[in-house]
Amino acid sequence: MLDINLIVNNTKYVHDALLKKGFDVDFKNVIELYNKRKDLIVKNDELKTEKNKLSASVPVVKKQGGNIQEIFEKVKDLNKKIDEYDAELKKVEEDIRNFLSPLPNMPDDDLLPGEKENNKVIKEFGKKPEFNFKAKDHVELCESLGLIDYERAAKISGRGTWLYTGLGARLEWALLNYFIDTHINDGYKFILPPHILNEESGYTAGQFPKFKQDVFWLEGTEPKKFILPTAETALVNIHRNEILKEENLPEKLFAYTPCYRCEAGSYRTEERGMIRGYQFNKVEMFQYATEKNSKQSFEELVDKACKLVERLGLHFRLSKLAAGDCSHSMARTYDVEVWIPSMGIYKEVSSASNANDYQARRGNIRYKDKETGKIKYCHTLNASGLATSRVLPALVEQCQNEDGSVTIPEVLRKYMGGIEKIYPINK
RNA sequence: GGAGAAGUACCCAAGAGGUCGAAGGGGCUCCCCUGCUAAGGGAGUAGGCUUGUAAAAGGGCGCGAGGGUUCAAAUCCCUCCUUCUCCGCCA
Repeated sequence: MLDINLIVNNTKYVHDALLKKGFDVDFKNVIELYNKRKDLIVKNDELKTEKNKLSASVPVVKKQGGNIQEIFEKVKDLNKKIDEYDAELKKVEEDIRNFLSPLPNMPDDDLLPGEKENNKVIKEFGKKPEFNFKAKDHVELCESLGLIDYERAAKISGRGTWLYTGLGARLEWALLNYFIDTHINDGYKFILPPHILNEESGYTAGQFPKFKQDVFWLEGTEPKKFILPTAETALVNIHRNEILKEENLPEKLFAYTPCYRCEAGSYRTEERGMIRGYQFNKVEMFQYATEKNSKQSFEELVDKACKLVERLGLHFRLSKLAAGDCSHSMARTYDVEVWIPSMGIYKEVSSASNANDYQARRGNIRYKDKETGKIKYCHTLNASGLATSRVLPALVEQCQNEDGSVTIPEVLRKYMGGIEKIYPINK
């Protein structure tokens, strides 16, 4: 949620910022509503003051034997007007909210406007692996190594799903354990949240109203509930409607959950295998920060995401996204993109973002400033750390050998009983 | 799923229609006393949103949430949420 005061006082700035995200917003109406709201409050409060005074005088007048009925009538008249103002005020505030809530976050000043074409690669890590044999793609490799069973997954669930089998499941679990252990060592608190969330949680995260179509809704729940599309949705809501202490910030969390997404009609032929699915595993990092330290938190999250991939020995790059390619709720996003040799492209394995106070405003998540004692909105940040469904394909493809085997990265071996290589199974 | 009980400030808790922003503790801050500690004594400290203003003063709203009754609601009524206890059902 954007700050209405900023919109009123600095309209052009906000307008131009949103323009970078491709939103040309006319604020004239909200500003009018905003002024109308103030006007109503002032007038209404005057009436309420009068009413309160009259009401409070009743016991006194009664004692003195004065005319109470007269006061009752006066207050009744006042109440009529107050009710009218209250109703009008409620409507105006609802209108303001309805206007603001679908608007995206403002991008940070240093972001380039526009979409993907303006993303900038900041850094490349490692080198593209060169194969002096015919390299296989991950779908073929996973099948020949017995890691993934797509056909039976389709049978029991449907397309867009897969079954980790045997060493495939162990490899997946090893990745998750590797991520989890790393975060614990870095002092992040491990959270296992519920996967079924209420609608307000989606709203606070900024995913609703925009992405209501993209999550799975449960039937028969009242009030309505949905299955989380990312652990971020749960994590950002932990402190909803709370005032945190500055000395406890930044609060660093991480969670493991599967992510459930409708992704309706988004399949492309290139996205075979597990590049895009209805359910994938992800470890998510999250920080509640102050406005002062959120930049530092962001750097830390980006660095952590990079290190995770780096220690797997994979070739990848880090990109700074242009304003229009940042998530709806985010002021700034860097993507960690891993090289998928068969596709000849880089695919996102981590998206590190700073929402600034956008989500905090929606969820009323605040902290008390130690020095001034003032209440301020938190900054919220998240970064995948990491999503396995892109890492595993990259890993098997980048680490494949001529004999069809795949070498397990060093850091994962302790989670896999010391296995160094996975060999093709004989059918 | 059924039946009960409860939700008041940082915490515990009083309050049962009018002067209640809300007693009393605890905590916290400062001071005194004791060689130090434990203990004791004194004083202070009550949130948040909003309006208003140069800043203030002042005002409005807040006792789980939302409605209602009333001239007047923490207090009465309704709905919902949450927590606890008991019973049932089920992995």
